[in-house]
Amino acid sequence: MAFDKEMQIIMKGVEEIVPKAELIKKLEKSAKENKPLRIKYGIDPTGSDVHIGHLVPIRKMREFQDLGHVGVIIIGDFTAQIGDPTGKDESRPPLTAEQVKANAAKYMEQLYTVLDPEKTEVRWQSEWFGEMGMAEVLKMLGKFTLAQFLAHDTFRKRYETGTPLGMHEIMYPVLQGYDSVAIEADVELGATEQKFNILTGRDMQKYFGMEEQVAVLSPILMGTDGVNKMSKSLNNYIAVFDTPKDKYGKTMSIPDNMIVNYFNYATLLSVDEIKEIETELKSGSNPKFIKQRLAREIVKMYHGEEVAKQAEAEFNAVFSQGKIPTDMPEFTFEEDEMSILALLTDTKLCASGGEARRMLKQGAVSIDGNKITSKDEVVKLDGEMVLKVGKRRFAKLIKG
RNA sequence: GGAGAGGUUCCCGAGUGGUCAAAGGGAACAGACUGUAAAUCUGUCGGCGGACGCCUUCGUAGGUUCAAAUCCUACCCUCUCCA
Repeated sequence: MAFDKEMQIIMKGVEEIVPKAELIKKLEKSAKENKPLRIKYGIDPTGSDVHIGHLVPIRKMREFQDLGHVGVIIIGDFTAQIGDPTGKDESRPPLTAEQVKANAAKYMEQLYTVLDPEKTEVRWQSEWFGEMGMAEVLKMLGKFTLAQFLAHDTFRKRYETGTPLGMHEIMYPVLQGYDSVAIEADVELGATEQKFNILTGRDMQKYFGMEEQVAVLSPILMGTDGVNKMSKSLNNYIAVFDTPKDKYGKTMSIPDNMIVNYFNYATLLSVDEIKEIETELKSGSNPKFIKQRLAREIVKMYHGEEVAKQAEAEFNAVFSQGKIPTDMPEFTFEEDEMSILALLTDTKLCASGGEARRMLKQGAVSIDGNKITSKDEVVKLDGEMVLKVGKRRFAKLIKG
């Protein structure tokens, strides 16, 4: 069969392609007419922090680009500016055009760590929705029924559990679907949870007499807790903007049974290499070392080999050998001596005096390796000293 | 428009006049154990002060009371059923 090689690349680390046969046809046609396919991926510019879970489909887009196709990033500025009229979610107030622009710029900066800018097209939703009239909107909506949407799990669940569900949220798949029409998408990328929305895009294209897009669905990357999907709100994510040290440390904190999963979806290793790792794991070698390799790979992708090695050395020093990290926040004090409570709160290592007292009682506090348990301890400041709370909170105290 | 249910500390959720900073669970944090983790066990989990105390908190704003998350009034919001 033709396009075996292409399909192999495309299918790597992909959960599902619907329908696969159409994709092959599109590849054939693209080659014959010498016309690149248009690969769509939509982002929501409500925030600007991209985590490595987002990058799973983005990496797929890069692979398409390397095969000569065009990546089209849709910025959902239209919906972001409308916001949530029910006001139930205070964390998502309507954004101003400026905010959306700023978010989008930051977002793209992060995506370009993976994407090829030469083959990336950035489109704004408002380009087409900004002009659209009510008549057109209604026509579009008439294509779908409520039952269709309630068949969708997330809608049904929210409906059944009595969680507020705004009309605009129900429209979301319709809007996203129209994006595919507007940019004439051949393929839409997304996580499996996007299946419904992406398939709605197919219906929409068909309705507009267009060739339907193919859905290429990536698996959902689990968060560092190993239980929930990676998401910002659960604080179980590894961000593109995280420091190398944090990326390394966060990777090391994932449960062992997630190691292979991460290799598959968060690194660039080949299928064969990952298979090797899998057998090595099964043979009973210490997962720690394999996880370290994973952490190294992840850091390497964003910061290069050198930095990855440094992050590893640092991690080993701090956690395995209990040494102090090379860099930490520094605080200069003029005083000759200070109470331990004041130091803990002034350095923000503890949020309140109460917390500071608790940490002391629990034996979590030390200065230069000497444990301090008394609330009344007065510390004589002299030269540089390292204040430590728990395993990972450090501050350098400097006598000014 | 009508009828009913409801809005509690990061989340879920108990609490219907004082014994409530508010049960229980989850998350989080600390300690032990480890491989850095997970699991497990122990502890902490609004703020200030050594406990006793004080301040802020139970949708919002007022009110009743010696005393309110709990009662009253108005308002805002959510859900369900009927139309």
